[in-house]
Amino acid sequence: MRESQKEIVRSLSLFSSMMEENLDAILVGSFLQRFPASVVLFSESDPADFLYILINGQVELFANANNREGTMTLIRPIATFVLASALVGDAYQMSARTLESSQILMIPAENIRAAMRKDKNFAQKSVLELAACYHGVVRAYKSIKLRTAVERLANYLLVQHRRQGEKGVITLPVEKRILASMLGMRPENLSRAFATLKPYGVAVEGTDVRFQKLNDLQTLAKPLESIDGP
Amino acid sequence: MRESQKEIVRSLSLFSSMMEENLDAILVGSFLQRFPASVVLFSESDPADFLYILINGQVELFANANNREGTMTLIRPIATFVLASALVGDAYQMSARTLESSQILMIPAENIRAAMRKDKNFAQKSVLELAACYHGVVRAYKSIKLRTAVERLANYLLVQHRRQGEKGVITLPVEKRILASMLGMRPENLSRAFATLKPYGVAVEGTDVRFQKLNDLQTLAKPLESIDGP
DNA sequence: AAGCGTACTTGACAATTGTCAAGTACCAAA
DNA sequence: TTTGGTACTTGACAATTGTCAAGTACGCTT
Repeated sequence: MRESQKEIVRSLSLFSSMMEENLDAILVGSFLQRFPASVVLFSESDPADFLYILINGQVELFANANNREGTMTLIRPIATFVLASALVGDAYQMSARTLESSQILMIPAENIRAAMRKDKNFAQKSVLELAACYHGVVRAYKSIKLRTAVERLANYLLVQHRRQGEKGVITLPVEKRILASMLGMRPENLSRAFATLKPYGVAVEGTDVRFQKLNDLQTLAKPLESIDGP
Repeated sequence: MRESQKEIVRSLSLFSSMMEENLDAILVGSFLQRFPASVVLFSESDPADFLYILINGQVELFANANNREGTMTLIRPIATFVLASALVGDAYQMSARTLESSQILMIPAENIRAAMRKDKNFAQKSVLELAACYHGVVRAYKSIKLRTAVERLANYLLVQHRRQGEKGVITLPVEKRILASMLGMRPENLSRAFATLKPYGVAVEGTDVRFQKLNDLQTLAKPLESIDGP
């Protein structure tokens, strides 16, 4: 484990205030690996042997049932994923695949559990991190239960617009087929949803989306802090 | 706080191994209250001042958006709810109302946060409890994203059948309009979904549901351990 | 026991979303 | 630059789900 990698891990709030020796202990047996795009890292119901940290690239967490597949969430650097499964020590709840070539740090889940037992501060940080994860899924769950496909797209666009600096234009961070799956619809439906938003000033140009009537879009989207954040 | 109430709290795994003095400290300022049916306990975005423990009765956690309302989950005794919000100390993510007359223990959230800071064991238990909550929402999220309404109902019925002892008949634990909302559909649609399941041996008699062709129902439902449990 | 309110059911219809098929656009490798 | 594969879009249609309206059933109060 190189020093620069340790610094990256430390940049995550989960590990930020961990004592040096405990962090070293966690990283024993960890390894950094580069995966090409479209590689399945693990499948749901596999035993959760590792906590993952995405250093760069992009990862999709997805699930299958009844010959259907759906994107649960996207992971962007730098972030951990499958923390809950690693902490509990049972099976993964979702499958994961790289969407691009990605560098990923894999930490033995047993190290994480040992740290939780030994390091009071880490246990507290884990509580906060898990609560944040929980919050995130609840938001996604509300969104799909209470909004139509067009509303979900409109709110997604507004969130991206805020995240990308309110420039009146955004670049979609993923392929539209993945975005469709994330928003709980088919690619064909996403195309139509974009068409529906055209009268609200939404202009799609490849992976860029331009906003010409933000007020109208917001009126349609009716964003809520409890779902879309502050 | 009466001794018998303390025993009830101790029966929850979250508090089971807590030292007596810490448990006493948590219960300072707590109070047990009986609410009639259909009372809103709190609304989403209210500051999370309490951790709730349902002693008896039944509670619905729900959310609103765009003039729509949806049941997120049901709480049955004895169980805590809104642990994540209480631990983090921000706003509730969902609203709560009683479905029946219910006895509820309310513990100041600040006590919970203090315990997490002071009591290493409690922090660990909180991690496990939060992970379980997370797991639960992920399951619900998968279910609504990957299954049709009929499939969700079929799997719900099979889960209830298992929980109620595989007797070939179950009693629905909630009104059908609540069940419909929980499964992400309208009451009219739930009626039709039950009708769709009739050829699969599902006979509805008021709040009872009888199963005459369990194999056929299972073939339709295609239950998955990762969604419906073991 | 009667009456009332609410839940539930059913039918007809509308809106939304999914499926299939065909064609276009785009990127990457040869 | 050409070529091939994949993503994307569009149209026509099917399936699912939601809405509205009416009627039935059920439980609770009087």
